Amino acid sequence: MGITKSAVFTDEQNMLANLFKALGNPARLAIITYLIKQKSCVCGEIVDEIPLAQPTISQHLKELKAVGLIQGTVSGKSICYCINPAVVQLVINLFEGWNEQITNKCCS
Amino acid sequence: MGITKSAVFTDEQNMLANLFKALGNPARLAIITYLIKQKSCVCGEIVDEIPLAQPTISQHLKELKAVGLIQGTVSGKSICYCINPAVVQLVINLFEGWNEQITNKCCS
DNA sequence: TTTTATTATCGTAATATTGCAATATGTAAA
DNA sequence: TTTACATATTGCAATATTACGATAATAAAA
Repeated sequence: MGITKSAVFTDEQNMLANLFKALGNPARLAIITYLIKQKSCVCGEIVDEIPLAQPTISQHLKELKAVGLIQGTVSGKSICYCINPAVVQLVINLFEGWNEQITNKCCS
Repeated sequence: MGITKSAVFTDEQNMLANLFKALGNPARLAIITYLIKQKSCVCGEIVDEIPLAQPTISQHLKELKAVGLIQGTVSGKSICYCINPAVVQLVINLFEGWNEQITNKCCS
């Protein structure tokens, strides 16, 4: 169908799925990597860095913003984007939690 | 187009994107959560736990296996699936690395 | 106000994903 | 070997995603 049966899962599962779906694209990972590397807000420089058209980058930024991974603030003519550390911490906590529960007594 | 321009990104970016894409679905997150909760190998019980048809679950398991998130070994009539701790650790390392680089001097 | 620069939105084509019924395959017991 | 159970594969319909050209919106400078 192409449609995910979201109603069947918990809100948390759907939220996390949307977060990982946003990370599940090399262009968006490249954007995030670039934003982190710059250590300060950048804007249209992303379009020069990543070999995709401006509307495509803009759409990816919108999706990253929608799941809270990045924030954008207007700065003159351009817009300043940066990482939201809280979401990065959320993922760390999730995986650390998994890691603690994994006993791995099988499939070895 | 629906097609991701993989050729334009690094192998690592594409690999990580595929990993997160696999996590970017509530059914697959539910499967992983269940496998971790069980603390031991399970098999067709997943089909009883998650309200999706057996072929759908099977397909999701295949995708999780393809990115190395889970392993499956034959155990009599059924198949035993469990989490691959190495991949969980890989994600933790990635995000910890990001976390250390985030200075967050902007967008506040 | 007009121009210029920057980012967002719309519309659309190509492709990918999701889910399931039907069916095939594998595995062990009878 | 036949039967029964467990999982995988195939084929398909519905929907989602990706990318981009054209264009709109926004904001500062001329």
